Amino acid sequence: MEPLSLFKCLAEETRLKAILLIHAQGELCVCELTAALNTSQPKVSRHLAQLRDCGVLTTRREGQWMYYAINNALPGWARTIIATTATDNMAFTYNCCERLTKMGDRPQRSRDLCAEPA
Amino acid sequence: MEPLSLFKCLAEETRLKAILLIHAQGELCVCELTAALNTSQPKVSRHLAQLRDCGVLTTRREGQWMYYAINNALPGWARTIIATTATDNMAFTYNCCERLTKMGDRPQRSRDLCAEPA
DNA sequence: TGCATATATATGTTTTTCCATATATATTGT
DNA sequence: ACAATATATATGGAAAAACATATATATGCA
Repeated sequence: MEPLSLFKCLAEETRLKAILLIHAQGELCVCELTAALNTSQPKVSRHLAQLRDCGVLTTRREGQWMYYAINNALPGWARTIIATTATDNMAFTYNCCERLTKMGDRPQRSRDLCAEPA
Repeated sequence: MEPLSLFKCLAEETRLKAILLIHAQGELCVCELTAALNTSQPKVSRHLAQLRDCGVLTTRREGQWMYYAINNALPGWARTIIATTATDNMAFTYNCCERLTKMGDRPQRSRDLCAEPA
């Protein structure tokens, strides 16, 4: 992972917020991110695919849902950057977290995780 | 400083390398960066102006030279990101450092700094 | 004047977005 | 089991927006 590649991934609002939300939640599926980010499904899907292609995210299918998680093969410096950004910029994703928590018809797997205080 | 702003600053090769070089050297002027990055002066000047406008860099004039340094009013997480990227990606700026060290007619102030091993 | 730096305009390139549609899985009714 | 339908995700292609670069020119200091 070249530093320039990582920063290009992080330099777009939808992608950055998706990464930070996934970092906070462990993993999220497309429909959850679509709701949290309050945007269109194709837009989310496109950005997630890009992040997977770059090696930032990995995917796991569970039934009809495709779950995206931070790739734990990322080098340490890259994970440090994501973690530091997340912990020191909670406000940046606050609204997204709220929408996620309040989302109806969430895949059950995640509902528990989200109920917990951050 | 919003995280998205910082990552947009870091998501372009000229800007990222300039920031890492300045981080390593303390401060650098436009002509030094032009040589180190092996590119055109207007290109460097334009990107540096952008970085100053975003609050990532500060400027100091010394005679005819304009020196750029990391803005130490940057929040901790932002400086952590720059420092982490720099220390774990030396290879990314290696060629630039070499060109800088070998640069003829450098402003004297910096020649000493550069002679030291990294 | 000469050197270092900054900016304006025009142009080219990449990125992002949208819409429509395709694929894949799940569910329901027969 | 099979067909019909619904839901989740992905993708092709066109349009729009953002970004970077080159050239030319301007400013500011010695």
